[in-house]
Amino acid sequence: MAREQSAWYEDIVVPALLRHARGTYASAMRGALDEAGYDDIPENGLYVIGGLAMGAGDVPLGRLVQELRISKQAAGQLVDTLVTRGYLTREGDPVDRRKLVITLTERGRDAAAVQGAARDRIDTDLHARIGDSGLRGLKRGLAALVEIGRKDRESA
Amino acid sequence: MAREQSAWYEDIVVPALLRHARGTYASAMRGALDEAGYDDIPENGLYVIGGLAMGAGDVPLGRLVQELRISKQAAGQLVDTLVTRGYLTREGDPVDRRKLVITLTERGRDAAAVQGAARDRIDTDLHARIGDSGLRGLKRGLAALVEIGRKDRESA
DNA sequence: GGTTGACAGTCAATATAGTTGACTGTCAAC
DNA sequence: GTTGACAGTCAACTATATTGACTGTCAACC
Repeated sequence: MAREQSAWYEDIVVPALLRHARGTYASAMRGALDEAGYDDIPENGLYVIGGLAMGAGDVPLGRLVQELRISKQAAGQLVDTLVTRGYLTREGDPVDRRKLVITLTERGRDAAAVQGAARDRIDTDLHARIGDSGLRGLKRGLAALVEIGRKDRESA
Repeated sequence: MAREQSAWYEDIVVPALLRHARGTYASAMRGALDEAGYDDIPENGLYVIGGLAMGAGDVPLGRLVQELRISKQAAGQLVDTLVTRGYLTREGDPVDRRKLVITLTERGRDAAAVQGAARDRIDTDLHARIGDSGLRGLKRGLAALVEIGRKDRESA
């Protein structure tokens, strides 16, 4: 299975590929949400809603800070706008009254479904192109990069 | 080679992995640049400088628009600040006087080298973890995603 | 049982990027 | 020559993030 000539992407550095790959998902999700009328979700809101939809349910605000790597003020603001726009509720945690817990509203769950469907469409398309093993390889490579990032952060 | 238990990343959606993987490169490059005194490069500037460094030399402003997927005004502004801060020069193209051509300055090339070294460090680390074939698989998967994005854009 | 330090989040001010809309100058094609 | 498409700029605005200073809550210890 020798390559006759090198593939178009061989000479593109990984971060550039990552950037564009992410763009594929982002614009598919954004497009689907826009069409469905959910056109007021800020960039990072996609990850909040997406994460909340699969995640273990309710989540304290502080986790967003970790996860999104933004300041807690930015996280607070982000949640604020998502609450204002009807995607989330924000309530005090009865156990630890310092904490806030955010939960998807009906509208939030709807949006998450639309977004998930768009993501699935890309995933399916991707699967059709590179198959099971390709998909596993991709995820494994990405996971390795995530681990490198974790390690770097610890040693910093 | 059966998996005894599923890997930690199995249940994470691809876009989230992409986000974090990109973060690994971004913070490594950012950190290296900061240390070397190049601490005034805006986010997208990394791609401009990086791209210019490998690319076929000088590049018209319009390519940035395509490449970065930002408005031409934003591209102009970005180049502006990079020129102001000494990383780029911006000159009129003598052939087509509508066009501007941007070029790395000495400082720009230095920064690109630092950034490239940081990227290489990650690449090497990655290679140590997943090997040649893993790397090829990763790039192939990412390239497939990029192609899906292209296709989507055409049909839109 | 009251102080102390760490933690979770807010408020206010500001900075940074990006957007849109209207415009100028240049080219190419007829 | 006009006409239309293209490359980029100017100006005003919006969205999103940051920093620094603060409040309230918890836990741990004397």
